[in-house]
Amino acid sequence: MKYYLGKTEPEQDYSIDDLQKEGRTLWDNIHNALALRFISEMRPGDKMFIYHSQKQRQIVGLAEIDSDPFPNPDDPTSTWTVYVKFLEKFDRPVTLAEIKANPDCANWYLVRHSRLSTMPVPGNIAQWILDIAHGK
DNA sequence: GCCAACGTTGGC
DNA sequence: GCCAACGTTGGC
Repeated sequence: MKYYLGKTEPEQDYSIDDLQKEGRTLWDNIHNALALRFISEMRPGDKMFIYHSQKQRQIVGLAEIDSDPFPNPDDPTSTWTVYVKFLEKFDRPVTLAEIKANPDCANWYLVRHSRLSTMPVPGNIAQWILDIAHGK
């Protein structure tokens, strides 16, 4: 089981609250080639951290990959999509500032390549995020 | 609101 | 196939 992180802009696009309300959504509108490759590697049961970009800049919750990746029939320019389902909204979000302060994250895409919208999360970082989010 | 980073497009 | 121009993203 692998961890990923998906960015969303909560005010003008989609938020963790929308996902909680709907329960399940199509993760689409991704155009970047590298991000699309990561989506194509996702498998059901993998987890996806939900990150709110722009104003909030923090990881706000966790979702689960709920389908195999497939080409989006509604958008021929954006080849890969998956369904994700809501798992939890963190009581204690993990901020970008905290992530940048952790030396283990220095080479992670979120820090090094800030414009990438969908990326893998190394296991040790995923566990560290979950520990903070769960107040450990 | 500004701008750095970076991806994409199109002229040559 | 190079590269300048341009558009987009997202941190600050």
